[in-house]
Amino acid sequence: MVKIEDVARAAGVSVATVSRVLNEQGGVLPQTQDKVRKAVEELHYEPNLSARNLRKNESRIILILAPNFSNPYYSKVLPGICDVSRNLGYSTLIYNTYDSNALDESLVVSLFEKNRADGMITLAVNRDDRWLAKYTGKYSIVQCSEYVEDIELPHISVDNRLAARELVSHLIAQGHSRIGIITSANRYLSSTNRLRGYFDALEEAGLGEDETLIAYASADYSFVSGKQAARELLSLPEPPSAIFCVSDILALGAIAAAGKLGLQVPWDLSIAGFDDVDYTTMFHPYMTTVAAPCYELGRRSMLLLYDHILQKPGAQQEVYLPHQVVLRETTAQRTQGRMADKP
Amino acid sequence: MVKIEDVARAAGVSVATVSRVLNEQGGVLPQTQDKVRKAVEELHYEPNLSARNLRKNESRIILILAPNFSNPYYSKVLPGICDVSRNLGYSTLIYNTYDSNALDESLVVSLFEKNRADGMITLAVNRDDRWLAKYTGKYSIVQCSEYVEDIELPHISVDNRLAARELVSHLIAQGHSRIGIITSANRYLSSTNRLRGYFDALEEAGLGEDETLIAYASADYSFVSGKQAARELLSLPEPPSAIFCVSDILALGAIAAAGKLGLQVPWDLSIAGFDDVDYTTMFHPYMTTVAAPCYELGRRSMLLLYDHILQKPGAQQEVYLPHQVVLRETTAQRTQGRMADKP
DNA sequence: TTGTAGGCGTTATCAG
DNA sequence: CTGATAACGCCTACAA
Repeated sequence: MVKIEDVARAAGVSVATVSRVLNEQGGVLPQTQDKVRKAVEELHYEPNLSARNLRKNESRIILILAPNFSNPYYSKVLPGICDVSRNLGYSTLIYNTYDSNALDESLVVSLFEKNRADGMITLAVNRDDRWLAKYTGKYSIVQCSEYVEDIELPHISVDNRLAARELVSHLIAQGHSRIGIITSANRYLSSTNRLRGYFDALEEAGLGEDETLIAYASADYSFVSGKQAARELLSLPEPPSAIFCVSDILALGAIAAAGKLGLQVPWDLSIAGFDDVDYTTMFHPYMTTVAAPCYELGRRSMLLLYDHILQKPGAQQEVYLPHQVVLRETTAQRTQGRMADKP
Repeated sequence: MVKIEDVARAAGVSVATVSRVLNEQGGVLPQTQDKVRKAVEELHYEPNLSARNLRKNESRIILILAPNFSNPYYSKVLPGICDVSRNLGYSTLIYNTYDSNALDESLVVSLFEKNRADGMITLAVNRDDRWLAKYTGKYSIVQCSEYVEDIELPHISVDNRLAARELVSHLIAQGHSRIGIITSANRYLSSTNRLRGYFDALEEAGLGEDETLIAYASADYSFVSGKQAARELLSLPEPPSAIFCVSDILALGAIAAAGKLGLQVPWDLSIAGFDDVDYTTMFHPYMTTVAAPCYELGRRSMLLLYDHILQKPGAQQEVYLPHQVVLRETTAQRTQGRMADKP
């Protein structure tokens, strides 16, 4: 292992000078700098991070907490975080937080206390993970996509409530008055807010709520649970003519369920999803859904986290990025009799 | 920050003793151990990893190099790696290696030289990344799924060639004699080996090769490129009656292309994929494909890497895990006239 | 502008 | 069985 001392000797200067050049602190003669840089080059010197981090009391590592990366949503956010952190000179540590107990307090604390991480980005806190509030100001944390309401910890996401409201309003504008929702039995704020948005739209249109039109899928938005939930909704005495699903996978399941019941989407039933994952346009009918700027969400999270690590005074606390309602083929004007304008 | 010295003082012993207890080196009286552990508990002491790593000259970090996690295959391998590494006391650092230039030599070298990682698992080396051989014995590396042939670096994967051969043989057994293949214009050994397996099967059956039956999709196995490649194959004067795709997504694209041309799968055309990602059973027809034990691949990679880090004498170099050919609905007995036994 | 030296928090070696 | 102390490699006062 080549160390700073070797470089100093090779360049004919002191270790302090080498360090100064490496850390670009200035105050070193250009010609001295050249000597140093040449020596670094020749010896292939790389500073030992353990030593540097010990000395500077940092780790240059960012923690990413995510439940699983099978969910395409997370795998799209991830590159945004990674790209930025790399540019900023950070490495990204990944920790799985198995869906159930989204976040393990003791794990987080130990990682920070051990000096393993300078900051953390959570991709999936539950809305009741209020213990996070304890670490405000102590650890640098940014909540991405999911967050805990009313605690003083920065978060960045789309406005799920507004997006859901827009989407459902669109369904209403298409003539649907009995609109079902398939949400999830999880503890994510996004699910809650999408449900709230659904209610907002109904209320705005003067449509009454009907509890029977709310179905719950599994916590992990599984395809089969979406199918099951849709089946329940569709076997109601008075089934909905449109279903809003809080996730694309659920919507995919709903489409499958509809197909099995001989219903054609969108003519017999309109279905909308949320997230705009890749396979929304892999099969016809292409899916009407809401697109979130995933990469940007990741990118901005890391940028925001960096501001907090640096203790920048003006660092933001709440950031909402614009979403986009994408109208495609799974939703259509409500028809009276079935098969009305089917091709 | 509470440090080892604080614990020592609180417990009324020396730092050496605390260290011994923490590292379970033995040779400490049980009652002394108790005192130490109690102090650790009370003070919430967590050893500073930078200091420890500096001293022990390790990092307790494993590097994972992967092109992207949008690919469900990688996101399934990842948990296997993470679970094991966590149990072994390692953290996992994630590095994206943008598809094109799968691996950046200088990045890898710098990460190791900086002491940022004790080992590395590559999820996607190209078959011509021969420079990796230079670091045999120097860095601990395990190649997972993809690997470079004939270099002395451990790798673990399924036997892609054999799997492809089995799958294509099955198609032949179903009466297909003109079998197309959609492979990818990338530099992964798996693509090469799947193509080899395809040839093996043809040869075994005494079927001649026909270059026109080989189509190339994009390097990232994109859905649209699979569609495009299938279109080419199907517009041949003498189109194939079955198509083997080296990835499920490509197969999904092929199914879409067939549908657009009015061909029904599997009656007019059999299609097989590879990988068995989630959506192979999300839509009918369910896909015939090859399943790899992803989680196990990840798990074993980390275990193998650990053996190499520890310099275990008997550490394996080549590991092949059993695959499974999964016959489902996209393949069927070849029929003469179209629509023969369609329901 | 440059060099010297002390210390970051641990572990490990050596005495006792 | 326990304690004092010297590294580990780097950064940064402070001095020159």
